[in-house]
Amino acid sequence: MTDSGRRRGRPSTGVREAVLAATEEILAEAGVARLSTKEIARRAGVAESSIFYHFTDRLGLLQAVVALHLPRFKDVAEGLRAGEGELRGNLVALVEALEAFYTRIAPILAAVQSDAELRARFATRGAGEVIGPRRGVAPIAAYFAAEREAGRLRADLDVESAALLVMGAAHQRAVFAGLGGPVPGAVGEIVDVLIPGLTAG
Amino acid sequence: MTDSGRRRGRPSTGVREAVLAATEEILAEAGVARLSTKEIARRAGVAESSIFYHFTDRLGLLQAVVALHLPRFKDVAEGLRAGEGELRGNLVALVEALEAFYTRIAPILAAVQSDAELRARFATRGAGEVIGPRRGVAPIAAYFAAEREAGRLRADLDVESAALLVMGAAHQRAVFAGLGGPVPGAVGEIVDVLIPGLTAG
DNA sequence: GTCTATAAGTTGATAGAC
DNA sequence: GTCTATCAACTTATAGAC
Repeated sequence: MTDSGRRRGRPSTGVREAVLAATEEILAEAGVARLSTKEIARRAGVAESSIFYHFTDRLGLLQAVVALHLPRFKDVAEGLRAGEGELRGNLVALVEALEAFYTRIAPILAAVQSDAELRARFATRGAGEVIGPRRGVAPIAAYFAAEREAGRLRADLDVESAALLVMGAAHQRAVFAGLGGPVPGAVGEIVDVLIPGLTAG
Repeated sequence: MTDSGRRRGRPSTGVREAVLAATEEILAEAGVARLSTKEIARRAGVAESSIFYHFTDRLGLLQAVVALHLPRFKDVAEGLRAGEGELRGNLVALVEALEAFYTRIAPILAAVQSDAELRARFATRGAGEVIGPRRGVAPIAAYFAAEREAGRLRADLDVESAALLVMGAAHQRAVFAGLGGPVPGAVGEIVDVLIPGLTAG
């Protein structure tokens, strides 16, 4: 407000960021079960107590990591242009983008699901809201609604069911890919099975 | 071999079973993060060391719990009669059975995904094989193949894609239900969106 | 804001009696 | 097979110097 170059709040030495990065690293490599504040501090090259200074406690840190990633879900749907391009191409791109998203947040999702208390912290705001039933389906359903409005999908299509099918397929592919081995069914073939139900009267 | 009433191996005092039951209980209630051998022993009413006698180590116990549940996936597909009944009814029943299955094993799946070492133990045999890409899709794909053979699905249907879509929808519903709040899209509506792509030429 | 030092409690696992 | 007793290592978290 007063000085122009004056920074608001945290001068930021990068400790907070280093801790978050180290946490994501461990989460992806070893899983929540192996996530300890000691190991995080070691990897981040900071003091263990700094973690508690910035995030209050272990679950606070986990919350921060989740909060960091979930907004990116919105980006997936925002990249879509309903009514433009080829419908099939749009759907393939959507499934692929969703699959990539699910792959990236898989370790974080596992972390949330592995602790009931952490899950409870997100009951009101957080994962439950963003990738959960309500807001999670909404952006994808909105895309389908827009395509429907553009006359490219059947007028009586239940857009939430369509969204759930697409998200489910992408999630399932991400899970399978994570378990190793080839994922059954190419994205194009999945979309081809889906399209008649979206377009036909 | 010699005596008729002679039991083979473990006389079984029920400790093993009590430990497994207690483990599943904690897994469902609190998640893997809160699963300790101490708490298991307390709930099961047995000595902590008995756990190690029966399961070697903590991961061995987790392995046993997973092994206990995964075979039940086969039951889901076996309940289906291809070519019989109404196709739509069969599909609704399939999605519902799959959703119930995913709901039941959700805490166990989370446990597997939360520890890279545990996941590695199942790389060859275990979760990866049974609910993973290969064998996981197979029973469902086999059902679709049978319906296709019965002439109730289009001849060129990619049964693996169809299986992945159905499993994905069921899994997604289970995940959403677990996060709380109403699940978008009724099973019937989802199946209705799916059917044209399965039957139409 | 970041550190060092420290503490109280819990962890998975073993040894050995019965 | 099941127990009691025990362990060292590790866990999250706090206090206080800089």
